[in-house]
Amino acid sequence: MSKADKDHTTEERIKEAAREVFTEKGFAAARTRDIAERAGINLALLNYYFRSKENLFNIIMLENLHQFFSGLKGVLNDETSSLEAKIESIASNYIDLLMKQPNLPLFIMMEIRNEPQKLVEKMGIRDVLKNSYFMKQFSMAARENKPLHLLMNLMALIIFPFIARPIIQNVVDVDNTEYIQLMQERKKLIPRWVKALLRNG
Amino acid sequence: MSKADKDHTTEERIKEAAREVFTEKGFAAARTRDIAERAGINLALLNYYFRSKENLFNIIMLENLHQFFSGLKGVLNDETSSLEAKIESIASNYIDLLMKQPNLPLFIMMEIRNEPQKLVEKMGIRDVLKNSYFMKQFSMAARENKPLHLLMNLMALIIFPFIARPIIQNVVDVDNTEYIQLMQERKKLIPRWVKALLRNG
DNA sequence: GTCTATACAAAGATAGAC
DNA sequence: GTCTATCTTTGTATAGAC
Repeated sequence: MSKADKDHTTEERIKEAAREVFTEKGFAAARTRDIAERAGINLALLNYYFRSKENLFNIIMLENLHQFFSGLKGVLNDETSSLEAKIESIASNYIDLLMKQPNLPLFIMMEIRNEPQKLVEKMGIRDVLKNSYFMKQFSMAARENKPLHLLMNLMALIIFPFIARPIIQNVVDVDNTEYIQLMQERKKLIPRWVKALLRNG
Repeated sequence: MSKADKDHTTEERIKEAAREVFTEKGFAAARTRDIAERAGINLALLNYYFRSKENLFNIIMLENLHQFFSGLKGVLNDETSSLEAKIESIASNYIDLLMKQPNLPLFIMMEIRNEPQKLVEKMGIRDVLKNSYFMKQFSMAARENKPLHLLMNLMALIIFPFIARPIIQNVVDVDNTEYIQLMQERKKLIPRWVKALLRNG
């Protein structure tokens, strides 16, 4: 089966619909009937392909996590690029990803509470990050600071504006196009900020 | 009725239980039966005091938002304190609050998507922030940078580690007491970091 | 104000025909 | 593989006794 065909199988259509509904509503509020309807199929068919709502959810969740973290591996272990280049790349790639799927992080963080380590472990991020060339570079640059703090800061600067977007847009006056513009600016700004943070104790 | 008494009325006990269950599970996954049980009362009683699950939820939600933002007002409009002092105060107070209620922000952000402006407007944060003395000081210090970016950064540095805690703790090895320790450190660190960010373009 | 019992609605899952 | 019809479970809300 060709790639184009594969994208339009019933199974794929259901998964696509499920991804949308789950990320919009969260696991509990998502209804299998809605997923079926959006996929243009019958409810019974959903249970034919995926045995249960929970099973379907886990599959979607794993794919999301994979999408969210897999891009990292390549960057983290590139021994030729500088730390600055890596940070630029990470910021840029994540912001692009989050522009396409703005509520992915909120969704992941929300649902991950229910099954603590389970999902995270499956991804193997733990080891990838720990042994990465990036962490060596980063820890070196952090000097007397704890690298963990600065790692948190990096992720915070990238991800938080997307998580808090609904609130921010209501507290200050920025329409959608302006907000996108702001996020684009941050691709360039974040590396500079992180540099400043690394210099300062 | 005394304050101590009031805290133990059935109504208060239900609200307390509801706050816990809602923040743990979100609106959709929270079950009224669980709330009733945790409050040590009958399910019917919950509907006697609060007409519906949704009504109860809105009450809790407003109280949460109030708690989250009301402390700000005083700090923001203090014309005697320096910008640094304000930032220190904000960081310290928020971190203290979040240590007590770690999943409050995730809960707020998650549920706020369902009723965009409605809740935010009721709080009146918009005007408080916009006209605050803090924003004058902050914009001044930001110089050529957009204050909005730096405001995002400030909130990101404070809040994000609490939102992402479940993931972070699984990716790197830190137990609960260590994590609390880290958050305590950030009370002192964040003001320094923000200072560095303000200096750098 | 508080509880028991129950009606009512919604949602997940399955059986069986095609 | 796909659909219709239906079962079962679970959650919300109410009626009525004490």
